Amino acid sequence: MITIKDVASRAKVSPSTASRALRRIGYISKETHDNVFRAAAELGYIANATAQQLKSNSTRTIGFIISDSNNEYYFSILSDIQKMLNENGMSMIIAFSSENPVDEETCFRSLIASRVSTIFFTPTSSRNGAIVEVAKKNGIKVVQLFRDIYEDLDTIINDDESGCRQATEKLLALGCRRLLLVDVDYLHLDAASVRPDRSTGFLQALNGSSARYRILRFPLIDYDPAVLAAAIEEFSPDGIITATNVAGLETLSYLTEKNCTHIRFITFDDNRWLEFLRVSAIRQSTRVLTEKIKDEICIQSDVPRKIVIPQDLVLRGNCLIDRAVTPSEDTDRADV
Amino acid sequence: MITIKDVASRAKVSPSTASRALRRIGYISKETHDNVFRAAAELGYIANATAQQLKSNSTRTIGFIISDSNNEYYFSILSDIQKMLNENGMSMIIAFSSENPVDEETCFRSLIASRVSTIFFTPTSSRNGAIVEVAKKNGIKVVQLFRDIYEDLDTIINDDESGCRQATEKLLALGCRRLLLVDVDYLHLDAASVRPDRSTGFLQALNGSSARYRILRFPLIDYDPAVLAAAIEEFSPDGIITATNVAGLETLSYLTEKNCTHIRFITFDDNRWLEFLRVSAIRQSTRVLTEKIKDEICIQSDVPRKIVIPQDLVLRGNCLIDRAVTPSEDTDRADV
DNA sequence: TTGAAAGCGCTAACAG
DNA sequence: CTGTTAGCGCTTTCAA
Repeated sequence: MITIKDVASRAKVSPSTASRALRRIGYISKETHDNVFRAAAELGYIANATAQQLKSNSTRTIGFIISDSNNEYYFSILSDIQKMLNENGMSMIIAFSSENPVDEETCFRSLIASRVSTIFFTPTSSRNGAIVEVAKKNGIKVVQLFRDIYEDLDTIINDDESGCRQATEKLLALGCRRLLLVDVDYLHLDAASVRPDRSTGFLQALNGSSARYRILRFPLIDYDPAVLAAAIEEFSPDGIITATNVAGLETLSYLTEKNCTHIRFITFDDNRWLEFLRVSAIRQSTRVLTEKIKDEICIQSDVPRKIVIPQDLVLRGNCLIDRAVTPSEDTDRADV
Repeated sequence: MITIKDVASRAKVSPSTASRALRRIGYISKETHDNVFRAAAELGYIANATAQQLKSNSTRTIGFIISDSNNEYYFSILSDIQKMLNENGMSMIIAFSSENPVDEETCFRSLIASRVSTIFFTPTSSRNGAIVEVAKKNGIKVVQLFRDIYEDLDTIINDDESGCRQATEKLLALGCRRLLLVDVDYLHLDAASVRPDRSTGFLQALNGSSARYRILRFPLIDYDPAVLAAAIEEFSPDGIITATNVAGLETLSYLTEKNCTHIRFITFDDNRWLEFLRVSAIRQSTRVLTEKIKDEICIQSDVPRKIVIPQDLVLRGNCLIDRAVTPSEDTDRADV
């Protein structure tokens, strides 16, 4: 371990002078400056951030709790966020709650112990209010992502409700008469209390239409694909919307296996594989999300801020999954 | 900020007693123990890890530098690693080098400043030896992942060479006579000096065969799909192996667009989308990787350890990309 | 069984 | 322009 004392003694100055020189603070003679920098370089000195943090009582680090490590979407946003943090001299600690309030609390404890400046988390239940309070007591800002569960917290969500409404409207416009929404079944959360709620958008779009519909609540993890298959077989929809990438993949698997190429399909969480497959999808804006996260880190406000990020519906092949049958060429895109 | 002093004064004991009580170290009377714990709970006290680290001069944190945030493979291993760390009371800081030595050095500096116990990184060039040395000087262990560039470092790699040899052998066995390997073109690294080297395995398998072959070096980022298309058109292979997920997707896009369903195809980095697409792929073992990473964190050795993780070749549909034409049923798998 | 004091590495305030 | 001193929150002697 190389400390500033080592640098100071090699440069024959006091530690505080060395510190000031290295951080270019205050007046330092050219000669001292050079000596200090030479000494630091020779020794390979890098300031101990731990000590700096203890002194300044502030870390340039945020905590990020991912609820579902199976969901590619979470990872896809990570590198943009990291890049933004880097540009602002910050770093990020990542933790995983595995959709489970107990692990979530553990994550909180560890991030609070690290005295991160802000904790971003996707709530897995509504009963971890206590640890959120502890975080606040310890001077940590807490922001909930993607699910608006705790009223008094700053919140960033994607506009899944509107996304789902648009998807539904599109399927109706394409002539679908029997729509199935594969929405999320939260393990520790009452779906009806979660905002945004895709089902709400779904029902809004269906309002006034004579189309039949059905909503299946499907778990994020440890799900049974047979349940999904049974629902499709029983209801025999002509249009399906899935709320996540994973449910989307399961649905696609079923549809292609059964060669159900007449069923129209839209899924949430666009990615490059869906693009390749020419599957229509709802695309979140990583750029806007990253911006909003940056705002949350920087801005302080007294009242909880509720931020809603609009989404794109990316239409491909008229929402038919015809890639499984034959390639086609047309692609268009509806900007929201 | 709630400190141990707050807890101590509320429990009417000294800070050192509170500290011992909370950590269950030494002799503490039942009464004191209860008082301290009650005070801590009431205040929502969580020990400041920053201060603990400064005192103990050791962090329970590792650093992880991801070289290519476009590569899903890196993310897919993250949650397993995180889970393992959690079970051992550790955490992880993630950084991104973007396949670029300058960013890589920045990542190193930041992780060294945080005094992580170990830095895992995928080298982007061979000329960052200096900062690696600085890390070591500061008591940090450095492990290179997936590319064996620095001789004197502990190393964990996937056995891409063997994986590529097997893939090649399989394609030859299936009757391919013109094989194209889309290998990686490293921006800041001489491909010939990178181990493992897929091309080596490729050539070994071809040795003695009369099949024609060609190797294309394709960049990981900022690549031009047209180059790939041109190579395929010019050489007109009947079998293709791609070294990464991203190159695989580009190749698949081209092949399906041109309806080249007679070309056999195997790609590195298996995932659920490839499984759905019934594309044959080489699958790395996340479980073994996580184990080895754990070993690296725990074990100290004097000589550099070089660890090679075997891979699976997962065969689907005889390496034909027939999902683009019609679903088929047979799947088998060759364990290595 | 508990408390007082020192110190981890760094920096801010103050003195020179 | 530079050095001395104190202290961030915690733990660890060493005494009591």
